[in-house]
Amino acid sequence: MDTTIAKGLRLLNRIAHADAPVGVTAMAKEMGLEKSNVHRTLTTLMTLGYVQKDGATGRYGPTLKVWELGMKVVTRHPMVRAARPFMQMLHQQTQETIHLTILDGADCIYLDQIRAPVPVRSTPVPGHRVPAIFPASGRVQLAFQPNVEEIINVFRTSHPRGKEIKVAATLKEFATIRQQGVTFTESGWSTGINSIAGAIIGRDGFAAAAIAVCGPAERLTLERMEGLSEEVLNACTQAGDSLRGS
Amino acid sequence: MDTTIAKGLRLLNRIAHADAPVGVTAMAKEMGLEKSNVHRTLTTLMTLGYVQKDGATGRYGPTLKVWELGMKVVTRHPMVRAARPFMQMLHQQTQETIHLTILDGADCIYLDQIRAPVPVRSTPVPGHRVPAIFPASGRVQLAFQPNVEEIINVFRTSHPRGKEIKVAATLKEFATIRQQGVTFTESGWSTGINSIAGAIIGRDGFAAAAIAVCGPAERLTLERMEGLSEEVLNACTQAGDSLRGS
DNA sequence: GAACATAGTTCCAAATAATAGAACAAGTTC
DNA sequence: GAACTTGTTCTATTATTTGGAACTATGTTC
Repeated sequence: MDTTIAKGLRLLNRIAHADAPVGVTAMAKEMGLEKSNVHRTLTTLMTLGYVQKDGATGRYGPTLKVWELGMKVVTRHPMVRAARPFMQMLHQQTQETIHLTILDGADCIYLDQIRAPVPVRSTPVPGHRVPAIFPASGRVQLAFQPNVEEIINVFRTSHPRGKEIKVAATLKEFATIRQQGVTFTESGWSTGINSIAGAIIGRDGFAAAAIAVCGPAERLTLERMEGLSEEVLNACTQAGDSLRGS
Repeated sequence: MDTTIAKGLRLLNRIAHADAPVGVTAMAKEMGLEKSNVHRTLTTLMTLGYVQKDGATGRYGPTLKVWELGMKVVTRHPMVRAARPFMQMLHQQTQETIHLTILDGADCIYLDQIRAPVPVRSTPVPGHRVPAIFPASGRVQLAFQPNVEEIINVFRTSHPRGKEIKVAATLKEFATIRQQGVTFTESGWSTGINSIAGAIIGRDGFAAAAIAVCGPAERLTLERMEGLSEEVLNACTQAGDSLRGS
């Protein structure tokens, strides 16, 4: 195990997650390293172009190189490539915000989005993680997952609001979702925001991702969402075909 | 200089830039390292969660963790935060694709975008780099830069099409741009795509970023772009105020 | 404005982790 | 099934990272 790399990436992570540039001493204390060690490592990251030093304060912050690297990964991601055209279609039909999410353990990661001209407040941005049980796009994926109960339990033990989840009722609801192919939530993750989501099925027959239409409750009523079921299902099956075909 | 970190990040870069997972031997050869070295480093990156191994082929590819890290950087970026509301406004007014770009040396990086419901083909995606001299959003920033001539020369020597650039004419054009605050291009970077861009001026009085409206020539005619000058200027000054105010 | 903190930087001997290269295992190809 | 190629493991040697103290710069307090 290459501990030096671990240390370097840990520092880079720390810096990227900070809201403001961080000083050497603060980081050294926080991560249990020597000041000199942190300093040298930061200098390395700086010459490599991943970190920059704020001239005035002498503190360190991330550069866009980190982000550029990340964007390379996501634009090449097969799911993003497969889903994008069909997300675009849905957006054209609905004029609402469209999300693409994938499951990572018990979390749901927002992979890509097309924002509505008049967007919803506090919309999740690409890169965000939320517990998969809350939003429609997470639930629809869980419904098409082999080890659902296990994931539900992860969630029940790890999340503060986990105990509210009723296992039996949830499993029953998931069965319904599997039949319909889509699911709705009213104020699922953010209050006042409604959402309808469908699952993109991968080669293995399980959910590989989800596409969701998302908007304020006033505009995206339950009625309207029901009307959109077919469009969402369509987008998902086509994205799935495109994914499996490639 | 912490060479181990450099090696690790070089490998991560290599993997992230690849279109398909890469094998140990190929990388070792390409980067002048021993196979065993590459293997151990990859194993490290894997336990850290930045790299994953394709079960079938045994080759290595990047994980979304790299991307998540990058997204943290850009969503916290002061320019993105400052510009987004005004980009949204412009999008609402025009229904076209809106770009936010910043300058990095002689390059122009696409930082953020809002896609039109009916998008242009081959639109640059966030994370892309293009030579700043071609697109409107690059030119408008160059016009408000202290060391323009230097950058033009970098470009003339480094880019295959660099010799086409006439220095005197370009400088004169930049003077005009400085007066008008915006600039248009017809087929500037991609043929058939027109664009109008304005500069966001930073604390130092130079361009810190640019906002551009971008669309197919049929839809975004020169006439229409001229009509949009004021809106674009407005968005830029407001974004600038918001940036400097924070 | 002098003394005191606090943060960032430099240096070097000691400790430790990374390296090269060979050997082995597991597939592929012919 | 023999000859390649590719991925993986192992270990003595090598070279790099480490810790700690000393130094500098900056700014804070009285």
